[in-house]
Amino acid sequence: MENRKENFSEWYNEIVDIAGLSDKRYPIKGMNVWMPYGLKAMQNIDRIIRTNVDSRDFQEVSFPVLITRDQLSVEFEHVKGFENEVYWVTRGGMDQLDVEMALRPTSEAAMYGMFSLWVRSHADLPLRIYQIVSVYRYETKHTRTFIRIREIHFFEAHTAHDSYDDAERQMDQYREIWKNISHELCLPYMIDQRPDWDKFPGARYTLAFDTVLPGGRSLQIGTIHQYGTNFSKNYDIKYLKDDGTHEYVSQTTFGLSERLLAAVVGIHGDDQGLIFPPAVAPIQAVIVTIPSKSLDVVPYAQAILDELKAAGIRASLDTRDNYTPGFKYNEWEMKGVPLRLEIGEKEVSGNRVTVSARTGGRRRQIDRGDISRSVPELLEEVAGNLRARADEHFRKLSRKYDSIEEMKNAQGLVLAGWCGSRDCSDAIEGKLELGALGFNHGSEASEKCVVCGKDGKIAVFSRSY
RNA sequence: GGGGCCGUGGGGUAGCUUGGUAUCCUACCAGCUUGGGGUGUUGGUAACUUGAGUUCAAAUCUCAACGGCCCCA
Repeated sequence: MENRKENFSEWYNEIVDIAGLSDKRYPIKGMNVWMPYGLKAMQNIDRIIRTNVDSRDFQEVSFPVLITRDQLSVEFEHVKGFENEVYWVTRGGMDQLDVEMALRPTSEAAMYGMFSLWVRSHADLPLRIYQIVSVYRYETKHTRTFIRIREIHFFEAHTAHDSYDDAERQMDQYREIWKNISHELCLPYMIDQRPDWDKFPGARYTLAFDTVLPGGRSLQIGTIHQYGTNFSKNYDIKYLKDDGTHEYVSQTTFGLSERLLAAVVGIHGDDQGLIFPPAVAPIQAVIVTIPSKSLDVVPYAQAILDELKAAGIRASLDTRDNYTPGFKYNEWEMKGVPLRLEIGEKEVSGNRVTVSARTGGRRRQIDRGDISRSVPELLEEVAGNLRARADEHFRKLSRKYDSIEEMKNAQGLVLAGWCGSRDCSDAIEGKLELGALGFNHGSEASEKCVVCGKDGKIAVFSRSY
């Protein structure tokens, strides 16, 4: 196992492979195979997302993967923003297609023509829908599993509102939803408003959720966009007001992706391998039996497995007899299972189990009768430990600096005063190879720009993925 | 976009300079052994990216394609 801190990039590739998350040997660059264990983890993340948006009146939909050239040909900066990374379908069988079709790089162009049919009057608003689908982007840069890929497992929520103010309230709600999701994933983050030149193409503004991986590079793990009427004017999405006139809707979107899994892997893992937050873990508790010559411990272990499952725990029993217990301990630790229950002769005769938490600490003895009460508590404890560790790490890697000089050897998310001009961010990028993530959301205090000295605010700079 | 390096069993590698039987680790399969922190042992399966060229003979030399990695814009 590679050392996570010293060589994060290699550690990451290795753990993705040996933990069975994804197989990158598929012959197309940037298109990897989801392996069962990795897919389970991603589906658990998806479920957390669904639960959070379903409870706020979002409806799940599924749009076609293909978009016609016409849908994309709307003369609009949104389309320009993606034109270099669109895959095109140009033939059907042997026939050249009259109308070429694109694989969606995101679904605005697919959805908004339908929105203009669906939205008739203010009674149809607000409209809140989402889908979890694959989107396709022809990335020319170095691809990385779950981080930069060409087929992206993508969550996208789209809303339409009868006023800009209502769309702004939606933006606030997104931040609430995201707070819940990130809590479950035990991920620390900050919110940054992307500079105009780096916002989502077509948006009025973009707020991004940024975190930082152990290598010191930042990772954008979510974005919310305020479109205002930029899209509705181009896709003709209007509603009838009660005074009889028509008005363009204001729109927002919220995007998340498999980068969430990348963040979970990168931020929580250690030199032993993965550590899954309990909410994400495909297996929350694994029971390892220690064979004994004098009695068969499996029936006892099996009964406990059944009890855990009945209590709603994702539990698993490992009775393989061609591996030693020590080997299994290491293997399940590598796979990031939060809790391990050891059951051998001593546990059976003592009517208890031995429990070991992936986040460390002494092994504990739990009475048989307390298991279905204790295990959920211990899982919550693991989640708490992960949050505390991740938060501490995040604090260390998100420091404020007062001058270019100080920023020279800075790691992670670099906070510094900035006037907002492109010239000054280009200067920082040129000297320090740190790109501007934008003004830090919620840091309103005025601060002098570290480049030109003019009035500005706290902004965030980093090397990013 | 420009430049450089590299493609050897499932994964990681040696061999390439000087052309001739392909090395080791790991994983995998079968057996025995072992079992409270990566057991040991015996046997086995399994590879030179693709195409063209040079040659009696190519993993090795040449060219191209495809794929991977790194640096610079």
